Amino acid sequence: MDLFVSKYFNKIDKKGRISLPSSFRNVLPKANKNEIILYKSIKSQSIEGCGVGRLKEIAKRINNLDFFSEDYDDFSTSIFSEIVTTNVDKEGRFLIPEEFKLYAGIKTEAAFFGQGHFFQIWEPKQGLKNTEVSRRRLLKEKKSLRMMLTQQK
Amino acid sequence: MDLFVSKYFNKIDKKGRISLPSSFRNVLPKANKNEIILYKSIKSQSIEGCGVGRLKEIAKRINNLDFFSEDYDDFSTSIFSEIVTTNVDKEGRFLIPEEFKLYAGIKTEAAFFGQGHFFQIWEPKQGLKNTEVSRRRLLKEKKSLRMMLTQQK
DNA sequence: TGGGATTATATGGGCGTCAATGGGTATATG
DNA sequence: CATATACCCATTGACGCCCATATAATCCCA
Repeated sequence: MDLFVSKYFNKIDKKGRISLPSSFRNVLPKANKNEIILYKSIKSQSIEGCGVGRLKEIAKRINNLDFFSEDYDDFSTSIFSEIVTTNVDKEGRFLIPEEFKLYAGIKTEAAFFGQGHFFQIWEPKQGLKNTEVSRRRLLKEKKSLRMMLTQQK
Repeated sequence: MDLFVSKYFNKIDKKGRISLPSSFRNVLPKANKNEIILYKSIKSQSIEGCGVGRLKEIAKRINNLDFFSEDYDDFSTSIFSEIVTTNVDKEGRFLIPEEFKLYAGIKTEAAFFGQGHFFQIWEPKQGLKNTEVSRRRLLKEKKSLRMMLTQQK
């Protein structure tokens, strides 16, 4: 499986370390197994993360913008300066920057939610509530969810 | 990681030295690990910096502008003639020219903002304000930041 | 197939190393 | 000779690496 799926609830220890779920670690390419990027989610009070490979994609895209334009600076600033890279230690743990923990309201425990090509880190209760809200919205607004899930190709 | 990412706030000591963030030092090619170039940003009250290797890339971009346009001369003059090279000492510190500090309003502390292939040095408060403004401008526009972040290759 | 044995994962903690910062002194440069 | 800059050494706190353990998952063989 090369996608981030399922959800996990892990603890933050005294040193601020938290385990990246094993199944998430396995999604990272062997070459960059010990480095991930984190950034504050734009749409919610959560942290999003993924392997460094995605960052290089983004860099390429930004690089194609007109270098002397305002857009270039806006994207470049909003993305590169807001992203942090974090090292995953041999035991699979990493540090969440203090600023990010504040943003997401995370204290001693965090919830990892697989999102396919990336994952989200939530304060556990808020994360569960968000799942609930998302699902309800989906069921109400899109009757097609059922179809999508049951349809065969 | 071979990109300048994240942001850092470092102090300038009595001798005028300031540490280039460790992760930025690692982006510089091993061959020219102790030399960086600095120039005044043409778009903001900040200083931009990068490894000497990037000079070629800057030259190329300027070259792509219409040779007979005013822009060409302006950019060419504004950037090339204003570039200074600075040595990074064994502890990873360097000196910011007085004129540049004045330009950016930097006194005792400076903020480093990763911009992918280069970085910016700001007076801390102004840097944060700039990030805020950039982000707000992006969120308002149709070209969404989200697309940039989540789009797949 | 049951159940002990091996492996993996999440978590805890010691300790050495490195990054950021401060300061003394030699060296250079005009 | 005066000022600026490079080199060297020191300090502190953060972080990475190593080792340890408990629980859970997997395996393997009788």
